[in-house]
Amino acid sequence: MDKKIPIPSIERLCAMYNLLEQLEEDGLRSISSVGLGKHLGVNANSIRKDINYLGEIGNCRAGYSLRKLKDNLIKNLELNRKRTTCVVGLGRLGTAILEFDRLLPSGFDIVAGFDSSINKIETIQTNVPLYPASEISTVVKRERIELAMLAVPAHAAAESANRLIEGGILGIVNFSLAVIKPESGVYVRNIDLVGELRIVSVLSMLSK
Amino acid sequence: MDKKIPIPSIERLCAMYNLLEQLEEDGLRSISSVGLGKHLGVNANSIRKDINYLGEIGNCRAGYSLRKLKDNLIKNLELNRKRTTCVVGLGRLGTAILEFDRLLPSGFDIVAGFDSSINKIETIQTNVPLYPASEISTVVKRERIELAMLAVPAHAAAESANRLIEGGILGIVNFSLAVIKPESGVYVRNIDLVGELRIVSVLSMLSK
DNA sequence: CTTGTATTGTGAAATAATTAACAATAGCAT
DNA sequence: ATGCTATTGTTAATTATTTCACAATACAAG
Repeated sequence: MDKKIPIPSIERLCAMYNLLEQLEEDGLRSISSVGLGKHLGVNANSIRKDINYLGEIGNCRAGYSLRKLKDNLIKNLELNRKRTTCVVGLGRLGTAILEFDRLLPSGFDIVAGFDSSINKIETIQTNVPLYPASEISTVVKRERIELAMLAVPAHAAAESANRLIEGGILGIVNFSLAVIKPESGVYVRNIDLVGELRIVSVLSMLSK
Repeated sequence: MDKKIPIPSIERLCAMYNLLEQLEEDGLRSISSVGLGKHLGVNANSIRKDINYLGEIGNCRAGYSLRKLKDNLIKNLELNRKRTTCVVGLGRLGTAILEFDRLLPSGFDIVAGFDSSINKIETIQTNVPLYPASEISTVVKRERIELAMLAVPAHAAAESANRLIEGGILGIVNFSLAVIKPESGVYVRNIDLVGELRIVSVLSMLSK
């Protein structure tokens, strides 16, 4: 990773990876920056810029070879590296995540689930080992868990996050209401359905 | 809505709204831009700029009154307006959304669920009226549904989106793998767990 | 009443990201 | 072969966003 890749580019490149897998399934072998841009809703110039952060690979006439592009993405973003993950909070959403079958094929291995309710831990049927929330930091440390998906109620979010950080977590995808933004070098992506609905709602109003 | 509010500001303001509700619950009456910034992980200057898009309300010494600020947000972003919504795709995630109890209090009323499997439509227990996917556009039109949450498998996403657009949907929150970015004035927010994990993963690598 | 100070609102500066523009190039058609 | 054209890689221009900086202000304390 020679040059610093801007965060928006990283986001687009990650989205692009999904797209490439689909296009490959459809039997496509190559695609142009314009084609990619159409699919991703992004200007073709940006696409080319983004791809050039990975090192040059395009073909002046035929665009980008899907395979090469994908390999390059994998190499540069280390997308082949297996990641250990955990789910904190085993409500409706948490359990849906536990069973989500696209995680493992994408390299994200859920090695632990946590909940503050012992009852839940004992009754939920799953292959993933479950632990009480009090053990978050020890388990994260012991199993060297790298990423966490946080799906707890708002009031519990801050404490759960702190325990994860204590355990040395590298990144958190946060579905809970509370916004976590620690300065400890832990990367947090907040996903909030209500917030997203509001944003869509506001944007669709403004255009009227 | 006099001036054009930048999209990043709208995103922050929507996140802020959540925070304000929590802070009010905690009994707080007012807060400074620095305080808000700490909570939201954002520079205080940005916070002030964002709030100023709503019109001036701050107090030079005591910061912002939570109540006033919230009212202002509600007024400017029309957050009090009830929104009709629907869920397309009633798998694990879709049904979790159907039952998600924070939507209605936030003004998002789910008035329809769709799935291509008649079997699912007949067996799922819910108060929300369910319809086959083939009726998406007619139901969206008839019920004047404004926003959709799309939780279908990747291969079905494009078609579902088209039917929603046909029905006159204003915005879509898309949880499915496929990236939808139509030019039809429909706002789409893509939410992809695997993509978010990848982003977090990449960002946490880069910092090493 | 006056002074001190935390805090806002905002214009200007700096940074970041997107878009435009185009020469260089590699394949295709003839 | 030879020229034509789609497409890249990349520099420059534009636009957007964030950060800085500070005068204005409103409250608190004495």
